[in-house]
Amino acid sequence: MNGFLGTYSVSLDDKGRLNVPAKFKGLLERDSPQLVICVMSGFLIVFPQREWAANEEKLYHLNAFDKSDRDRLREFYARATECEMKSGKILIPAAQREAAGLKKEVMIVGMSKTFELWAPDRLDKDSE
Amino acid sequence: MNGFLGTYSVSLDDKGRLNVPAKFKGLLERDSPQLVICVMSGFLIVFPQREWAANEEKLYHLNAFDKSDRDRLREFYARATECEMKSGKILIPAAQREAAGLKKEVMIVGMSKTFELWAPDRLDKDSE
DNA sequence: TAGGATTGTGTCATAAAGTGTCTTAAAGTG
DNA sequence: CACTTTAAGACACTTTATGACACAATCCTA
Repeated sequence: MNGFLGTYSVSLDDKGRLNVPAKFKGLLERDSPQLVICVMSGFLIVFPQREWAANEEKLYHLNAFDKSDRDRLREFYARATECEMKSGKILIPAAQREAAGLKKEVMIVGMSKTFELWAPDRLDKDSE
Repeated sequence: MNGFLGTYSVSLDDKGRLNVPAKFKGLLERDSPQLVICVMSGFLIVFPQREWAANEEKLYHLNAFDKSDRDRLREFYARATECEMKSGKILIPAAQREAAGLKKEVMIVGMSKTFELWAPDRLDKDSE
């Protein structure tokens, strides 16, 4: 498998759960249903557990004593939440939904090791 | 074999599956039925798995935490979808069909390592 | 702390999308 | 021309996405 690829439109259910597309589901099940969701500027990044750990290590080594980098790291951590895929769905916490402007329809964009969640209008704007 | 050569007209079935011409079928079977279909401006490129991986390698130097690099990565990954040749057919996802304006008849154009899918009218226009 | 509201979780019904296989007709081959 | 291969359509079957609902857990307030 090539990692997370492609763009999908899926809908959140009444409780704000994201239905994971079958192709991604397979990857997450093989790897682990444990995830970290991180708020970025206007969208969310979903890291499978392992990928998160790998990134964390990289960042930590690089910047431990530099103040501004440390600030960036803190910001990064502060915006992250641990989640899990349950019954093939991921509950996106209300605060993250809010931050990314997610309503009913959500665009999922594969980024190989991770994937992103976008409100449709923001993604359109971004790709103009 | 010399890779994918020539132009073929084939038709999509009721579910949007492309019947792979016999000459291409052989190549894909020997290599791998795993494919990546990538949306370009008005048409699709089909990469056999190995070819895709080679292209992906060119992006390894990009930093996923840098905004402009990330935008480039997104551009690349968001357009792609993993597919497979099954029973000699390739299902072209609805979104990709849409993007390339594919109706019933599709032109397949060999490009050696990859091949392209075009709506007949667009290919005509392009070659004027 | 009891009760009610809110949020989170599992499961199912249904409709839509994807898949395997067969038949028939057409095209290619010697 | 006889035979083989290929393309197209048809159809049954499987899988997937979605909305709905029941219930569990949590939080808040009286």
